[in-house]
Amino acid sequence: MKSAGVHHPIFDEIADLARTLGHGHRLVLLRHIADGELAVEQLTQLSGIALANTSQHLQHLKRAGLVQTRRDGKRVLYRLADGPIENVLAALRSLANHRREQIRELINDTMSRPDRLENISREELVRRMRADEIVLLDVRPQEEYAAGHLPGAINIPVGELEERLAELPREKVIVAYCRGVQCVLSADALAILRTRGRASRRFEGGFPEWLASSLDVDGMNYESG
Amino acid sequence: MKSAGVHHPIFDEIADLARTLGHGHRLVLLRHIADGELAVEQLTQLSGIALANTSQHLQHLKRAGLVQTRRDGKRVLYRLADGPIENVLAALRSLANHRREQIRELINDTMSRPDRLENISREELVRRMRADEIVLLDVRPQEEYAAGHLPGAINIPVGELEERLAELPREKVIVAYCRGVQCVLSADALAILRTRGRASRRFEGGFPEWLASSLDVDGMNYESG
DNA sequence: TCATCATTCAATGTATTGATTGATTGATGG
DNA sequence: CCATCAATCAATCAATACATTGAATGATGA
Repeated sequence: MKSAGVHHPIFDEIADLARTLGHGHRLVLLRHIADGELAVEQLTQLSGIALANTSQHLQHLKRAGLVQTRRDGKRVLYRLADGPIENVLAALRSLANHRREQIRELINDTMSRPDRLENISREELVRRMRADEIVLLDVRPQEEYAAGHLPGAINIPVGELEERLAELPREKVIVAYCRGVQCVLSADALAILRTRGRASRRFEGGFPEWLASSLDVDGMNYESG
Repeated sequence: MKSAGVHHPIFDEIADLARTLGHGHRLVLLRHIADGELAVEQLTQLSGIALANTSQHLQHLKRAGLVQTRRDGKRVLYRLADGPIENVLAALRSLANHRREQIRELINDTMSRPDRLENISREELVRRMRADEIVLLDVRPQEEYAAGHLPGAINIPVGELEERLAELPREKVIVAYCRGVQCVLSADALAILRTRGRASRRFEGGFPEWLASSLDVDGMNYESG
């Protein structure tokens, strides 16, 4: 049942508590109980869990000291027990949300890399720039931008992106670029832009690739062509 | 793996997190990791958990997003992940302590007061046993029970009490006894019985006192009048 | 006391989890 | 490249947890 290690038994007690919270049904039941005393059948209705199953989970919670009961006629009413139970639930919820956020960002990162949904080719970039469908965003530091950049690009260093978001037109797709394939600035920029609901893509090659494949850096060749 | 209820999936995510914390070994590992980056083998030494087992629990923690790793030469170093992890641990610890306190108070009550609410005198014991109002519970180990016990007593060692609770009739008051005044077995038993809502008292003298004041140990003298 | 309702218990089958063992991978230094 | 060390993987077995079913309990009101 429990690990018989050399450690303080409090760890096993905490583990028991945590395991009691380790089932969706019990969390749902706790949530409802936290709103006020409820009978078993009400809980089955609120939760959609089968009656006997609900009862068993409730007993589990009771054994763990998380809920208490009293009888009212034929009914047995469940209520939260004393103690910082809601603190634990809140802490867990907060941690779960944090984790959610991180996973979402991870997905954004991985998608933004080789994926053509995230990445935009040089050809498509030129074509759509001509059609005025996109706005080019240079997220490198100001000095690097000043030293040379893609024609038509706006410069907002990635660190300032959050507060200067308003400078980007909402009706166009934003294409971010930075120093090249191994540079993560534009990936970071995408993560920010997407959490703000902006349609955005990445020119993975960055300024170096552009430079390598075109001599017409300052001439805005796609605007005039 | 997960309950497919009608409820918000966040409940299952929280449940997964809680289950990850629901093992003493993982809590011990987390505790050590919280103090700083550690390699797997160091953790096995600190925790006393077998190597492969440690590794598996660490992977579990990693899957759950509670720890992160980096390689340093041959070693893999584990560290706490971002997020309010320590909050959760603190909240759990606090709740466990709260629960502990309550149980301890229960035990203290029974021990500090030779209270007639908790303790039952030999006279009352005999009288109510005759009236069939109570059931006698011997919570000592089986061998000691076999070597002699109070007439009519049921033997359930305190360690087995939780799971064998069903053997005790609900309609009678349970009177637990053990080795005597300085023995805490019956006090522990009372704590268990009362958290389960069983009416229960303690025959503080235990078997020794009974033996000292009666020669009729096996003759069920109070049943025969 | 009997019928009824709400809840719990008991029993069963199935799925998950955890510990252990031995093999495998990955990085290092000779 | 090989031997070595750290860590992980893979496979197995035992233990536990869960859902479901049908029976038992306990309180109520006729």
